[in-house]
Amino acid sequence: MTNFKNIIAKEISKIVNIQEKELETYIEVPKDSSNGDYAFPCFRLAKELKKAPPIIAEDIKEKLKIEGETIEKVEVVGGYLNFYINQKLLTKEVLTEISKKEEYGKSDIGKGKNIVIDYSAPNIAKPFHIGHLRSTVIGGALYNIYKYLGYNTIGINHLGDYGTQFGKLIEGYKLWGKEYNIEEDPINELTKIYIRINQLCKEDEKVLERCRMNFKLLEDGDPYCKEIWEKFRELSLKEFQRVYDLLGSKFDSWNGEAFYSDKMPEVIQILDKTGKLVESEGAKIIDLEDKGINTPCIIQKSNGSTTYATRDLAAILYRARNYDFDKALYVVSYEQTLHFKQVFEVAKLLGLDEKYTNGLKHVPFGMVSLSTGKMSTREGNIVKLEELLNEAISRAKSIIEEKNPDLEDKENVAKKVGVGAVIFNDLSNSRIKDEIFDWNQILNFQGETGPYIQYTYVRTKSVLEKAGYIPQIEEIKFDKLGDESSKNIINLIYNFENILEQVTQKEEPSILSRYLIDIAKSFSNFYNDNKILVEDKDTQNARVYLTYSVGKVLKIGAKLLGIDMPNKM
RNA sequence: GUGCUUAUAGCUCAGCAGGAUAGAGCAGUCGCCUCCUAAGCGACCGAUGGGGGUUCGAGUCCCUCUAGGCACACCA
Repeated sequence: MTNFKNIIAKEISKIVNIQEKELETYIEVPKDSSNGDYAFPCFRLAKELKKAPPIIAEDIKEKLKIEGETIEKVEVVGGYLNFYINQKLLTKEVLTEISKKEEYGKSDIGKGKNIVIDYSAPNIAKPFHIGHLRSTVIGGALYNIYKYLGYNTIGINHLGDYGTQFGKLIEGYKLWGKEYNIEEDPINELTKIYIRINQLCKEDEKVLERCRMNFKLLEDGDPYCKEIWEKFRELSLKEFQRVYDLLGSKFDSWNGEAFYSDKMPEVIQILDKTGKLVESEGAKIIDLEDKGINTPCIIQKSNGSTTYATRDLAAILYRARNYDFDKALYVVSYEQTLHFKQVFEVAKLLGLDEKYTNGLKHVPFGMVSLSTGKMSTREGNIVKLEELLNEAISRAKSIIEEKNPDLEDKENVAKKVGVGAVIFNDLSNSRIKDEIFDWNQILNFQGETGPYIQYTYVRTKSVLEKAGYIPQIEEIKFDKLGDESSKNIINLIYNFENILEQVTQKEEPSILSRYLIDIAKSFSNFYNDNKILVEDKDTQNARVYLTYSVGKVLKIGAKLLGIDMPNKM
C-alpha cells in the first residue's frame, strides 16, 4: 500500500539537506486529526538554518511540489507542516487490499529467516498454574505473528523435565510412594510428595544429598530412576494437554531438558578446550567477571551432574545445527534474566557462527502473584490454570444464559469467550509489568477485554447476516465513507501490517491487543453514529463493506493472539 | 551490598524510539434499547513519585533521591 510517510519524506529531502530515510522517522501522525494526517516538525532544523521553525515550515511549503491527488493539502501551523491526504484514495486502497487478500496483513518480509521460540515450558510433576500462562500465550502470539509475516517459525516447549527436582521426587516416591494414588490424580499427588520431600530436605541435609544423587543416577541411566521418571513425565504431559487443548496451544517440538542429556558431554568438551572452564569448589565453572557478570556460570556440579545452564547450552548448539536459526527467543519470566545473560555469554565460547550468538534473545515478562504474595508450589498457594479457565468458561456461560438464552451451541461459545477473556487479559498489558492476580479483573467481560473484541466481531457478523450480501469491491462508492468514524476505521486498518511489524520488533503482543481494542472502539462508534442498512444503496454498500472489513481484521488479529471468534454470542 | 527492573487518575493500564491540549478501561454518578446484539454508546469525576540536568520542546533521555519487585554458584 502507499507509504505516505515515504512520499512526504522523499519530497522534503529534495529541499532539505537530510537523508530521505532519516526524514521519514521525523514524520509523525498528529494526535489530533484536525492537524492533518501526517506532520513534519521543523524545530530541529532551526539551529542549522538559523531561522525560526514557522519560517522554515513556510519556506519548505513554498518549494514543496507535493500537493496533488495523493496529498491534498499542506498547511503550516506553528513550526509544523501538516499534510492532508486524499481520504477517498486511501479508503479505496485499503478496502481494495482487503478484497484482494484473504489473509489481510500477511507478508513475506521474514522469508528465508528461521525463528526458534522457546515458550511455555512447564515443570513436569508440578501443577500448571496461572504463572505459566504468560509464557504460553506471549510465546504463542509471537509464534503466530512471526509466521504470518513469513518467517519460518519453530515453537519449542522446553519442558522442565530434568534436574534435582526429579531426584527429590524419586526420593519421595521411594519413601512414601505407596501412600499416594498417583495414577488417579498424578500432579496433585506428586505435588504432595514434592512438598513433603522438600520439607524433609530442609530438615535433613543428608536427604537433599540423596536427592542430588538420584538425579545423578538418572543422568547416568539408572533403570529404576529412569522408569519412575518416564512414568511421571507421561502422566504430567497428559494433564498439561488438557490445558493446551483449552488454550489452543501447539508446539513443533516437545524436546525438554532431558532431551539434551546425551548432548552435554560435547558442550563440556568444547568449553574445556577453550581453557575457560575452571574448577572451583569442586564444580566446573566459567568465570564471567570480565564480562561484567559477577556470578560464574556453573557447567558441572561437584558431584558430576549437569545444570540448567549446561542443558540450555546444549540446546543452543542443537538448535543452531538443526534449525539454523536467525533468532532464538526465550519467552521466560524476568526472574531468569541473569541466567540467560550467563548462558548467552558462555554460548559465545561454543565456536558457533556469530549469526547464532547474536540471535539469542531473552524475552522477559513480569511475574504473576497473588494478593497474598508470591505463588509457590511448595507452599501450596497457587491458582491452577485449568481452574481459572473453567471458571471463566462457566462465567461466560451464565452471562449467555442471561443475555442470549436462545443461542445455539452455548457450550462452544462460552468456551471461546471464557478462554478468550483469559488470554486477552494476559496479552493486553506490556509483558514486563508484574501482575497481581485478581479474579474480578480477569472475569470482568466489560470494557477493554477479549469479550469486547469478540462482541464487536459478532456485531459485524450480525449486520452482514441481516444485509444478506457482501458487495463487490467494484460497486463501492468510496466517498460515502467520509465521516469521522469511518475515517478512523480506515486509518486503523491501513496500519495493520505496521502494527504486526512493531510487535515483532519489540516482541510485544500487547501492541496488537491494544490495536484490536482501538478498532473495536472505532467500529462501535461507527455503529452508533451510522445506520448501516439504509435506503440509499451506495451508502449501504459502502458501510456494509466497511463492516465486513472490520470483521475480517478483528478475526485475523484475534487469531494471531490465539483467540477464537464466535459467530454469535 | 551489587546488578536488573517498575513508578502516569481511587484501581488496572496506553502514550507510536523526545513533539501540538497526557489517552482508555474498571469503580462511582447521570443519560441512551418502538431503531442493524446494551458484553454497547455518550457525559461527569479524576493523573505524570521527589529533586536536578540535557533540549526550541521531557511522561519519554541523563543524574540523584524515595518506594515496590526480581536476581545474585552447585533449584530450574
